[in-house]
Amino acid sequence: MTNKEMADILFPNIDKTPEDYEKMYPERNIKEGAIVSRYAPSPTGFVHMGALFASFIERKMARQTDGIFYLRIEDTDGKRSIENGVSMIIQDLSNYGITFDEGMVSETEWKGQYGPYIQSARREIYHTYIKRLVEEGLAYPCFCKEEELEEIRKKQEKNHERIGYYGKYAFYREFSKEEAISRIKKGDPYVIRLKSPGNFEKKIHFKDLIKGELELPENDLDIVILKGDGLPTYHFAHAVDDHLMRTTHVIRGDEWLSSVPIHIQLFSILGFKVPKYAHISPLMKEEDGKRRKLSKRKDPEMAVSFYHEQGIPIQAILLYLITVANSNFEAWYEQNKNASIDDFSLDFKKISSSGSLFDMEKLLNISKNYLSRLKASEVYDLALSYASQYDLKLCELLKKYKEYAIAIFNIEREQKKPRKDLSKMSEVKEQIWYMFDELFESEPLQYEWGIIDSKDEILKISSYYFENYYNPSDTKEEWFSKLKDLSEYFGYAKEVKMYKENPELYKGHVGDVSMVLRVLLTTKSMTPDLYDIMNLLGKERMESRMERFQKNV
RNA sequence: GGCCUGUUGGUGAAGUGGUUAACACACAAGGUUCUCAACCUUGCAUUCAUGGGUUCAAACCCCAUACAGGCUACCA
Repeated sequence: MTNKEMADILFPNIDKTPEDYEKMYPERNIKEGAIVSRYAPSPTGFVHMGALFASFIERKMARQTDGIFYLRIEDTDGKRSIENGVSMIIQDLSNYGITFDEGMVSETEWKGQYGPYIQSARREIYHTYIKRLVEEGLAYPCFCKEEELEEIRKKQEKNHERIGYYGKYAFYREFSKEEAISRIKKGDPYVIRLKSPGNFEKKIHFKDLIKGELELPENDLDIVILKGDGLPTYHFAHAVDDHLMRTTHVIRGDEWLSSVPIHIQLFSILGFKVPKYAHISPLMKEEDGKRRKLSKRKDPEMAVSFYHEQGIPIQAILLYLITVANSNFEAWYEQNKNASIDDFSLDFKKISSSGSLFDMEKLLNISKNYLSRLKASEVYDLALSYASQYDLKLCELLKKYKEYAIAIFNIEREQKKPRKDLSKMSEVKEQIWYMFDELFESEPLQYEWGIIDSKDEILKISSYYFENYYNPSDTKEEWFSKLKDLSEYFGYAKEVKMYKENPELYKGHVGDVSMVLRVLLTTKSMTPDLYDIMNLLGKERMESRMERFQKNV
């Protein structure tokens, strides 16, 4: 029996040839240097930070070279796939502005000329290439059962030999074709293995765009390329798909690094041009003093939805990720404050070859700075969209008092050094609730008095202020100078300095007196600019807050 | 066990043979302000995992060791 005859028996329904597919999926018409990259996840659940990081880099590289970025779903392991897995990925990523030029757009549909973009729909293509390999005597059926493989492994362990299906252990490599066919006809389960031409003693050299020059042993394992269920393994699908989809750069996690010899071998056997590789180190997490790779199973808080629930702006997360990817971004951004991430040129060489700890502090700091640069109306939009999902009461208020809310967000904002006290939207309510009567009046109040905490003194100072000093049309300077006069009137120092120099002469200082008004009106000892708050509240509401204090405390 | 990768302050890191190891976060002290945040100033690795070697000279080159991570599946 010839190889050709065996191939026909193995794949009776395959009538296309590799050449047909080469024609169907021609070289892309893109400009020199353009990168074609892909994000190729398995549909196993939510997207987590590590995956977002990788897809962000993949997309950025394609974008900045006017290339193509596509989404390919790797669902060759049916056991791990979950329902709506594809939509979940698309949704999670689109929340972060990660969109695709080509690829899956729903569970079953795709856009682009190089599809299908889901591996379970590419069976025929894989079979065509494997059929050719069988014809050429480069692949063969293997009938090893799990137990037999286990036995081989044990024997190798005992003999201190390398583990794996290779050389003399590759029993079915030399199995007779006639016998193989008769077993297949009998219905025996089998897989197709590659007849590896590699020699483990020899080294291959290749250059990884991130890790640099590497030397790895050739692959001599007869790896499985087609599983018992008729679907290919990752390695084989990677070679066929990335070739036919004309991927120029395979950017992926570095858990694949040691498989590169297999992949290069596959590309060469199939007659494909080897793509460029860039292996990204994983984001790490520190736990019990040890660091480890972020894990989807162990770290559900690393789901990107977690950040959404906290109301950390998408832009802030992207700024953080690009900072982790290329640490020179920060300095560049400082110089180009109005530029966008798109204007920065990400460099493979500057991506760290060791894994970085995910740093929440740094993320929040970036977020805080980002938010401080926004206009009040932009902060309002973010807060509203957050509240609409996570705080309906606040959402209602923001909608009802839109202009007022924007004015609140504008306190100490449009100035050379804008206020920086907000790093995520989940903090908004805590920071502004007292500006809304609905919230102020509905809850029991906890006044955070300073050194002046006697009810008598508080009422004396505040009523005197409203009767004799308060004027809604005062400028900030006038307002403050009146506070100083008020302080003096009640025996408090006009200036903090004066008080510090001669504390025995005063009951306190102007700061203590302002504190009375601040706490009376807001209950809080720490607030943004009191002048702005008073202007926003207006005389009537301030008086009613004073009355409430008088009656209830 | 085998193969591979990584290791610079509390954190992210710059730096690849030549003066005091950038910068940012965090932290601390002082200043400033009506409070807070912010802001300003200053401090924060005599040393680049450890031990050897090469060199006039090493965080940078070489070797060994330790530790961490990955791969070694009909999982990706």
